[in-house]
Amino acid sequence: MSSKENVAINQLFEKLECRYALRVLWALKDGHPQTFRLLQDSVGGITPNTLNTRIKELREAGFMDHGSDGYVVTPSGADLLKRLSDVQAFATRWVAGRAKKA
Amino acid sequence: MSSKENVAINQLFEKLECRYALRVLWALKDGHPQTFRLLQDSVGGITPNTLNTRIKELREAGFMDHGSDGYVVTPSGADLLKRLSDVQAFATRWVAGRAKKA
DNA sequence: GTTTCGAGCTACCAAACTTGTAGCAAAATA
DNA sequence: TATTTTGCTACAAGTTTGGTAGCTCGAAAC
Repeated sequence: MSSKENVAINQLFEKLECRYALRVLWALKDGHPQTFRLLQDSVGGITPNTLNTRIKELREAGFMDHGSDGYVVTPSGADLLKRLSDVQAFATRWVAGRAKKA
Repeated sequence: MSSKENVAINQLFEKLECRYALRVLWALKDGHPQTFRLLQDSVGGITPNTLNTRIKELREAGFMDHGSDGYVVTPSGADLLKRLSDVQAFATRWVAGRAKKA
């Protein structure tokens, strides 16, 4: 049952499901370089300690890097974000749906 | 900058990036009902406390539920999983890529 | 009908992580 | 040179997770 594919997705999710990880990555989605403090603001509420830890992990994973103008996604990170793009529409409808119930 | 879409995706990611959340959901991907302990094994290493917390959150979010045969994804959860399916191929290649470097 | 079994779940404490605030060193800017 | 900005660290306090144990409850088995 734990095929090669399952191991792979588990390892990936292990990285992505660290608190703030997805949001940090998503903040770089448009491709514009971001400064440390801009990232902090984008993610909203993350402390510099934690942001720094996430950045280290995401860089180690090969999803983002620090260029001359700030933090950017790597090609690999961009690929991942592209594959996540379908989730955007889901999120919008999901939030709308739960707003009704509340 | 913080449009309606960005707020939505941030709220969704907030749920998904809790540790184990994605893996619990993914374990239900094939649609077969799973028992509490099967989930524990699938996710690998999660303690009952944490699993229980995650289940509560994921049920509250409307992604999974507890039917007569065990835990299953809701239609909403199935939709989300379908949108995440592109990530599977990415994960496989990502793991293969980092195996080379190590 | 009572023992057995597995299912879902809770208690407890220790370890790990995150938060909040302050502030530093280096590079860019003026 | 003085000021600002940027990336980042320190430290204490709070929150979350891990590990182990075991409870409750319903369905079989006896």
